[in-house]
Formats: sequence, structure tokens, C-alpha cells
Amino acid sequence: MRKQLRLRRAKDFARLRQQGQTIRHPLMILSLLPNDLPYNRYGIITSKRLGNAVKRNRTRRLIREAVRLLHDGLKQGYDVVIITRHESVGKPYKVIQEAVYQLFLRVNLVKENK
RNA sequence: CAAGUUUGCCAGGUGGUUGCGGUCUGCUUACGAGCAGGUUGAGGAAAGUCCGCCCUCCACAGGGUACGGUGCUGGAUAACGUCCAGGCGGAGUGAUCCGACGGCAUAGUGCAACAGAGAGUAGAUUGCAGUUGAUUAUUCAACUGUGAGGGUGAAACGGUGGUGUAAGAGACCACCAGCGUCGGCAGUGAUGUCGGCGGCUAGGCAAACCCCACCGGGAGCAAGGCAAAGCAGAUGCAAUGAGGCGACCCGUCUCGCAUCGGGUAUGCUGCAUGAUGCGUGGCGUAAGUCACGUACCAGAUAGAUAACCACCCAAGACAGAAGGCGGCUUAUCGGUAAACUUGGAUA
RNA sequence: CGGGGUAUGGCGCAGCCCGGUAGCGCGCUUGCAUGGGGUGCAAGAGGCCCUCAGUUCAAAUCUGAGUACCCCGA
Repeated sequence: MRKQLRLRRAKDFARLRQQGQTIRHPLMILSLLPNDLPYNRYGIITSKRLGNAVKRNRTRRLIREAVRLLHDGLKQGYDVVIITRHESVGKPYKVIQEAVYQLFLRVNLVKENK
């Protein structure tokens, strides 16, 4: 995922937390807000409660891969933050990908024809 | 062959497709960046943050006290609580391993619940023995001697055998253990060993205060430096003051400082050529060190190693750099090399 | 990334510096008092002192290693 598509400022995370629309899933939580840009930006939060650094990195990489592959099929112009929950640690890639896709479907971000 | 000890090394591999961080070259450019190709991209513990150091700021890092740390000897090192070699003590048949291992005979202070007669310049309940008196056919009482036996405790002031005695005791003797002191020899030293003399016995705890020797100024890369952006002041104290200084005093420097409130939290740098890795040789028992040659080997900043497929095998554990380095400690599926020990078998 | 702190009955805390007896408040149980409840009075139960080693005769306390939680720093 290119640097341009990443959510990087602490301000942006705070804004999503204050004003964003939030959707829950057993494996993760998704937060959404329009950003007035022609493209989406994504942020992934892996809390220290998930485990050690290896577990956090592994979980974040799987989610990032899922988002990367789904990116072209999404409506653009939103900031998206995905917060991982404890249950998502150790899950295989297929499960993570399906969870991310379901979340995008529920917030109506997937383009109709895809 | 089996069991074991020590010291090292490795930490899934190969190929394909799609992706990510750094860097180099070329091209494009709206100067924000983009595209193409090459190259490179986590560990033995990257971890815990338990020590040490480099580095940075605090004054140029000063003096004393306090406080803290280390603690057999010699060496290695930038330094260490680390490492190497040796000594002593302990464990093991052995290779080997373990040890906060200075000093309660260098001074002083303190502690030991309960039990027990007595717990520190020991003590006398029971016991043993003698004398006297009562009673009488074996007991009782008083006084004196005694510390061997029983008993308590984590711990009770040498052990064994004898002499001796009313009963006993280092009271005396022999041997053994242990202590002090003087001297010889070996060793740089810790220490070992041999001999003489002394008094016959000196208890434990210093990860109790403490004494001795040595070491330590404080804080930390969110340190610190440069640039940019932004905001709003108020109150209190004050030159016999306040701060640097966050243990205290001296000394020294600066002129403001504290509290509440408000603003910012971006970019560059520090930041990777170093006590660096590898190879060869010299010196050293070794830890190491010196010389020469050679290599450049992660550098992110919401934080780069991933996803999918195929094949192979012994079926993949613990685990992810965040300024750097030397150690220690903790986690860990396994594989492998060398040396050595013990037992068995064969020649 | 760096610095600091805490862990003791169900809950909130003492005790640790200077080692031998674990204590306080609330809560809980039982009894009394009341027609019943609350309040009150009396009695009682409940803790291998976060875990594992070491020092010591003896460790909640001293020392080392680990675990969990909390706070602070541009």
C-alpha cells in the first residue's frame, strides 16, 4: 500500500474517533468518515492487548493485504480505520479477508458492479 | 554401541505471480511527485531493561559529607556486577559443574520467637557423690562438691581412649580435629607445605547496623541542535531572593522563577564507517591483542519482509531493529561438529 | 522508545525501612432485640501476603529472576 493511501496524522485518527461512523464485527471494528479527497486513506490499529510484536505485525499485515486487494473495488473519498480485536489474532488470511469484505459491504462502500 | 559433560555453528529451502521500505541510474514533471530498471532489506536472543560504556545536555563536571554499588587472587577490556586463568570450599565414579568467597580473633553496636535450668564475660531442673540430721532397714531434708549422663532447641563452649577421684571435669596424658603466633621453602599473588612455640577451645547472623578496600556528579536520542507554524495572558514570590543543583554543604555561574491558563506537536538533523565484520600471520595457557589485506552489510516514523500457488525434507520453536556497542538474564521445535568422561562388547 | 510505581481476606488499605504475633474499615454468616424490615448489640468465619529461586534456625518483610496492572515524559 502506497504512502499516499495511508492514514498518518494523529489528528486524523482523533477526528475519526470523534465523528466517524462505527461498525462492529466479531474480529474487528471499522470506523468511516468522508475526507474531501479523490482517494481513500486507511489506518489499522493493533493494540498492545493483542500480544507481542510478532502477533501484532502479523495481524496488521494480513488486514493490509486484504484492504490492498479490495481497494480498486471501493468507492473513493473516505478515511477508514480498522481496529483489531483480540479474536483476530492467529486467524488465517481467508478469514481475515472475508471479515474485511463484510465490513465494507455493511457500510455500502463496495461498488455495485464489482 | 549406550549414557553423559563441555565448547561452537545453523535457525526451513527452491521456483513462480502480485505487493512494501531504503538506495542508485535514467526519463517525465503541475516541483507535491510519478514511471522504468538494478540493488538491498530483522535476531540468537532484535526481548527483559538488570549492569557497563560511547554520545548529548546540564558550568569547564570542581571539593567535601551523605547515599548507592562491587567484594578470594592475577590478568583481559573503552568499561562492567562480564570474560579468561588460578586458589579455596562444596557436589559427582568421572569428564565437569556450583559458590554475593573481605572482616563477628581489626574496633564497636545489635538480633535469636517458641521450647528449655541455661542463648553469651554461660547455666544447675533432674542426676552423681560426700558430710550432718531425722527415720529405720531404705528413704527424706539441709549444706557442700561436680558438670560426665538424660532432657529442650536451628544452635548448649572440642572428639576418642586412658590416668585420676568420694563423684567428676583438659585437672593431667596420648592421638586426631581446629585456633593463634614465629620462621623456612614454592608462587607476582590468593594460597599451599614443613618445622618450632603457645594456650587448651575460641559459637551463629554482616543478602543486621557497621569497619576496610575500590568505584560512582545528574539526567537521558521523547537527550540535544536547526528551520517553520501558532497563541492570551493572569496570579504569586524575589536581590538578605530565585534558579542551574532533583540528597545536603561549600564553591561557582545566570537573572528571573513558580502556579494556573492558552498555543504547537510538522520537516531536516542526531542516524549508522563502527571499541565493525571476515581472512591470514605474530604474541599470549586463555580471555584477548597487534599488523596486513578485504568488505560496506536494515534505517522505518501509524512505523517497511507480506499474500497466493507448486515441490522437497528432519515438517519449521521462541520470537520483529527504532541512536549505537560490550555483557548478563529470561523464552526456545529441533539439527549438527569437535574434544573429553563412564560403562559394555569385540580385536 | 525511555523513566517510575503497585500487587496482603469479597472490596479499599496498614504492617515491610529495623526478619519471629498478619491487623483496620466496609461487606458476609449466626444469635439477640422488633409484629416485620432498617438501625443497634454480641459472637464467628474467611488470607499458601502475585509467582519461582537464594540468604537465614526462621522471609509478607532482605536479595535475585519473572508475571500482571497503573502513571509520567516531545
